Amino acid sequence: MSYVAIFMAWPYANGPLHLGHVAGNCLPADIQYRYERARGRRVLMCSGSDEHGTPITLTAEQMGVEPQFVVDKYHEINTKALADLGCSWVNPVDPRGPEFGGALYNRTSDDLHKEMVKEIFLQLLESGFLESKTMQQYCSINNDGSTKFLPDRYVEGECPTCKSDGARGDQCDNCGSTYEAHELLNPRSKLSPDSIIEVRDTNHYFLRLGDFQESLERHSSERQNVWKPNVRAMTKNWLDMGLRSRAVTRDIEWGIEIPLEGKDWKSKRVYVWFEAVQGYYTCAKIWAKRHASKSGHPLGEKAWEKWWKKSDGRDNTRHIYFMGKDNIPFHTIIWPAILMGLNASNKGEISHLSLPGDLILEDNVSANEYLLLQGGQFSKSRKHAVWLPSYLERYDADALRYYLSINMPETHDADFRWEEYVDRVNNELIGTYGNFVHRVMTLTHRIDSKEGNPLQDFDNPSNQTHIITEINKHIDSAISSMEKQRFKEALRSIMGIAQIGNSVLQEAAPWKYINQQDSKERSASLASLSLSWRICSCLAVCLRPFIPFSSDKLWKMLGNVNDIDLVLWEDSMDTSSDLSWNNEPPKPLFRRLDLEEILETESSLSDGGGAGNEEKDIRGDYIEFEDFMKVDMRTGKIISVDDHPNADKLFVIKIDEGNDSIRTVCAGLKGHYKESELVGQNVVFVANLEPRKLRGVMSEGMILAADDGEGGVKVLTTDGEINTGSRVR
RNA sequence: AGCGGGUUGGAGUAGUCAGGUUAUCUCGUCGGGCUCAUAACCCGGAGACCGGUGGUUCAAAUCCACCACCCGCUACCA
Repeated sequence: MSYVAIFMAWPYANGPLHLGHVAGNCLPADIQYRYERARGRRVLMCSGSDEHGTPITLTAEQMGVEPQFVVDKYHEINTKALADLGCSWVNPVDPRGPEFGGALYNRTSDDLHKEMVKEIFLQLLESGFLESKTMQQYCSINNDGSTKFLPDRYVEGECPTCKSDGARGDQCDNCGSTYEAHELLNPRSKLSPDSIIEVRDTNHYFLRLGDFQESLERHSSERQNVWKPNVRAMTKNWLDMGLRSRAVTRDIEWGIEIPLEGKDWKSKRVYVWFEAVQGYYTCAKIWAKRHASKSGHPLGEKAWEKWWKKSDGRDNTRHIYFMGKDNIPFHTIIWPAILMGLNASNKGEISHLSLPGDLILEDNVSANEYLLLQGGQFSKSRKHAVWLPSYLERYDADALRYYLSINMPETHDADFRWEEYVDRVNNELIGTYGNFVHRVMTLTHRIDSKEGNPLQDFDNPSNQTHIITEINKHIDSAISSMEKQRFKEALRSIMGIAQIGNSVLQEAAPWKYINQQDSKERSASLASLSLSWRICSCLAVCLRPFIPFSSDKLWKMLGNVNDIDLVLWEDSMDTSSDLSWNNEPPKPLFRRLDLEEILETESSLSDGGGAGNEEKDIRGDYIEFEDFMKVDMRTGKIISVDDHPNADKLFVIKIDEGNDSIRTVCAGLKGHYKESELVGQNVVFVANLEPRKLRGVMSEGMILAADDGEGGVKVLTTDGEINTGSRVR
């Protein structure tokens, strides 16, 4: 029996998920989960919100609320967004039964998680893998006399070597010299620059990573053929530098308490990196306790052991982790070290090989690179992001799943561009796949039929074995890609099946024969259409992990009554069962996307309007003076205003910009102004904005207007007459 | 600055760790076909001295050295 555990790196509950998280983590994990199920394996998927750590306390402070409020809010938002994206967290127990597994999206503020983390802490402590050390840490002293330890990254000061200001951490940006983090001159807190800062001693526990160096090296060398180059390189780098102990506690109030007596430990918490990775393990146990045992798993609360403990029988268990590239060492070094430590505390010896009863180490750490947005990195503070919840409010989940799967940052950074998104969805998802399905459906529905599928009289798969063999080859290669977490390759193989389907139709040309009398040619042609019907079924099954919503739709449109998730990939090209039928007239699976419409929506969002309603974060949003001066704003007089021929909200406005020159600008002012109110106004416009077509009309700039976000819009005008073309600054 | 990664026809991308016959696939483009279908689909063609220079080798996109540019991490984002 095959057991597979899918682990997705825990999203930090400090904000909504964006498309980078989706492409790097959420989507690959869900695809793999659905795929493993479609191979008949027993799959458990675990992840959840990572809810501790300094950044969350800072967000809470900024919002003027408790940290729990912040994590509650984002846990809820993200849970819903993942469900809307079609990720499989919705069913905690596999519909086939609890012994087949399930999925739990938990959270690290869960009391059971906290308890288990404390147990693990004590177990590692008793086994000697944690050591206590005194370190120097910056501490800010508030006006009321209270003190607060500061993480190094929130402290800046002068470099002890070159005296340049703005140095942080343990290395100077200016001269490159290194020093201890607490050696900065005139340190100040970035959070409250006026506070007094001093260095104080503080006790902490450290995980003795060095103890695991040799075993980790062995483990790593065994994984060379499985890991992707980025994982190999990053891990090797850490191992080559030599592993040093890492603090597992820190001075902070938000987190899991240290399970030790003594006043000193009351003010400290478990370091979030040490605790969050344990979520993979605690989540499986919590799943067993809360879901599996209640649904009647034979092992009850011990159900988790099927996915976590090395068995002594023939059971085969694999662990696959999904994360972004910045998370690699936590999953190839730190987490395996913790697991080996737990195993060693039972058997007394550190080893990367697991004996029966041991917790098992990863089979693959599948780290993706980053998804960039229009060439730049996703950034919360710069509001350069497409947030998953807001995407899902406007667009289709499967379209996103398709585009991110076919363009996944598997081996290096990939770019999210709306142009490409529209292009690929329209051409590939809709053009090749959706259109194939629609051809088959509409053609079949045009054949006269008394009852059931009219193709059943023509079905003759034994004459088409070469095509069936070809399709099965595609399925096999998709399977072998999926076994290596190569999603792009797998999806391409499956899309190849739709292409085969299209050429089968092209060759058979059933549209010529549908209304003709019976003949040998007609029978042969409709036999091909019948095969195409079966190909649609096959596609629904194989595309299910990638685009679950439309697969489900197609499955029902085909009239299948069994559960699509119970059909295995290897059985998906079925030629033996009766042809299914659904009398409802077929509907297209997808709607074509309109690039101009999307760009218009997206640019109006990023222009300030409704975009950043998550938080008002004004700090850190400065631009350079030079950047501001790049914007060439000028005055002009509106000489004509016309309705845009193809848009509801746009006017096409001609502006006299001086020097006998006239400029055309599209402006979203319809509904706010009448044409006559605008003509003759002196307005301010951006003169050096790159011209862009808006719904078919070239717009050469942008008229400035104030927008209060609540429907009020007022154009900026000059206070009295001034020459057209005057520079505004 | 240190560390890591990248650079392959117009765009995106596979292949690089274990060197070896015509360098993969998708989009775009060009020509032809089809007209059932969501301006779609099918067939075919053109287009790359694999970032640069040098080296190792019978043989280099692949290994080595140096250089250029891009990105990430280090420094809250996967």
